[in-house]
Amino acid sequence: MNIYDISKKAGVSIATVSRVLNGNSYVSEKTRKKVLAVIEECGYTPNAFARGLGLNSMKTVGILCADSSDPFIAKAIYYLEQELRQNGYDALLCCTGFDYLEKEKYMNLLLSKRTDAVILVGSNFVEDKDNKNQYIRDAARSVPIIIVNGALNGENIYGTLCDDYHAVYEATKALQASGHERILYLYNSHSYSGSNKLSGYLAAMEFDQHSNLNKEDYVQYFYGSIQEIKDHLTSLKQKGISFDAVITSDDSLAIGALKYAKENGLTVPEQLSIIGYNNSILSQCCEPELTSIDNKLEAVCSNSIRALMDVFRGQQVPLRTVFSAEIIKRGTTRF
Amino acid sequence: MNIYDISKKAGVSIATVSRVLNGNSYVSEKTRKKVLAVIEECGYTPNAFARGLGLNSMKTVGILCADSSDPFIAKAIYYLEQELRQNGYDALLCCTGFDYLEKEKYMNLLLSKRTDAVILVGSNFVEDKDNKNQYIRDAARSVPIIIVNGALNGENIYGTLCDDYHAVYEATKALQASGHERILYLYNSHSYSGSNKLSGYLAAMEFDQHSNLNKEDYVQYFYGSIQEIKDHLTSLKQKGISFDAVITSDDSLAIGALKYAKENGLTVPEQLSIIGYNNSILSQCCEPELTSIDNKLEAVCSNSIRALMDVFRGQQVPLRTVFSAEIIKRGTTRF
DNA sequence: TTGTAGGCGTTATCAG
DNA sequence: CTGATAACGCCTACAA
Repeated sequence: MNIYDISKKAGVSIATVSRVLNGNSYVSEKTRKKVLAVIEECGYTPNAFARGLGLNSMKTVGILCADSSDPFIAKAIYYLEQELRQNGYDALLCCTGFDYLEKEKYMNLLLSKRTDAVILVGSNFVEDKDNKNQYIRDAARSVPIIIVNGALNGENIYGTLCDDYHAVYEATKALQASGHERILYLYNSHSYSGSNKLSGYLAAMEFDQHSNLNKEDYVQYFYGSIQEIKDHLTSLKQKGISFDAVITSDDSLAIGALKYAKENGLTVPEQLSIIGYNNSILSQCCEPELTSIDNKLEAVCSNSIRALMDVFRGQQVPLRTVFSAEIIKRGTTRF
Repeated sequence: MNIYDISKKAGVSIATVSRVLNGNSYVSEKTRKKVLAVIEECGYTPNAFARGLGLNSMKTVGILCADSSDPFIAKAIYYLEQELRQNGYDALLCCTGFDYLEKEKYMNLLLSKRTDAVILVGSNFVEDKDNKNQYIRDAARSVPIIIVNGALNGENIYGTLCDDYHAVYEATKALQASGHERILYLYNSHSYSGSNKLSGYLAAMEFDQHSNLNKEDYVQYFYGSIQEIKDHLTSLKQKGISFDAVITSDDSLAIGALKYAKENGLTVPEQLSIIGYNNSILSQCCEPELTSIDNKLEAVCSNSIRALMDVFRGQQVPLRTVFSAEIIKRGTTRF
């Protein structure tokens, strides 16, 4: 059942059927009704491939992420999909894992599928070493690239993100103001936002200035399961590194810290304060509930799609949009 | 840059280029190399739309779910996407929400995009009232329908799921064996698996037989946030409904029960046992960690895709595959 | 307001 | 082994 069949049954040309379908050109009310009746009767749906071939677009946007089951990423994907669909676009999902070469491979795969744009979710797509970002710039020459929660300089690359630096800076300062000195920073990603967060922490701690603390001790990179995070902190304690607060780059790390406190008989927040990041559902599952930094994911996603649609319309769009984060105070801190 | 350009540069016909591209028919090693060289040199990628039009497939599978940010669903989507991609298929994601009419609408949208199959994630796609499932059967006439964690009778509809009935039955029995009598069942979905779980509970409880318990009191449907779940349980307690254990149809409900215990000064598992469902990350975030029923999501997803690929190959595929669940014992029970 | 015809870029079927 | 050529189904000038 194609447009020819419909045109025959309705006694008009395929051009007229096409016009009715797309509602652009003028068609007399009478023929429009007849055509619609036939379409309805036959249950006809235009062939999306043929349309795609002609228009060189299937109104589809690729979403690239490392791991769509991570609660934060999952939430982002949900928001993005909703917004895209509201604008008549489909979402093609692609999980790359964390390997840089895989990311590049999947980016090319999406491009070969001729998506109208590619959205990178998570700042871990922007690598520290800039030559590893070249494939993104290359891709940007064929379609607009949207980065959710990150940014990268380059033409046709649009980033929306939170001011992570400032958020962590403020959080650290708030801990200090409430009497903490030995604040540990725990993170699991060398990404764009990862290094911003770290910088915020370092700026607030001023290790160089005075501090009797050893920077290397208090800046802890660790990637692993909740269990392993707990064990890692325990091993730090055993090494003699003492801390009265932990700031993390992700809620799951903070959960690990909470488990560490439980296991070592430390009361939270009295003996150990903990701050998570992302304000994900995890922050409400534990006891006490996590104080967490909310990086305004919904606003970021919504802005990302709005920007993309503006790009499609050929409007002027800022290459970078920054929201400010908010500290959501719950039970693991006492400020 | 299309196949004609390549054929010209290589001094062959487009048919030959196509053959090289698809590696099916025989091409002399010499011309193959020449063509490949030109393709490489030009960075040529075949147009997916044109190919889709010709083959009537873009090797894309639609994934329909209510809410992709739910941890359980998110995990499922992750597994599905991985498996699909390994088989050379893309995943088109579509979040419908819980309204039945929306589900139908999005199903049709996917069909109009000519996906090669549609995967329904979550048994909440199978409605109690069977006439509401008609749209799924209709869809199954054009593409194979795969149901993850659910099942529906009908041609070309393939379901993979866990034996939820048995899992809950066993869990309830285990609670009884460890001295519990007043076991509350808390659920939030009138879905296919939802009613199976409930049946398992009811069978184990045998309210009709003897029981001095009022079935209406102990079967609690409640949909809401963790906070609201907690409050709901508190209100039950205030109404005089007493319980020494809670089995839930979802980990988030179990988290709510745990919060209820904390708020009301009940020790877990001594004074209140709790069993969750799905064995999601949430079950490891709380303290004590949740005993939860693992419904073998990875196996279910993996089997679903294997089945789908078999369907594509025209092989005989069972309409329904049932795995058995496993109780993962953690800190909220004492058996 | 409507119809005709060419083009979109492949794949596949035939001849050679 | 290779080359013409006809689909595939739609959109869109251009003509009428």
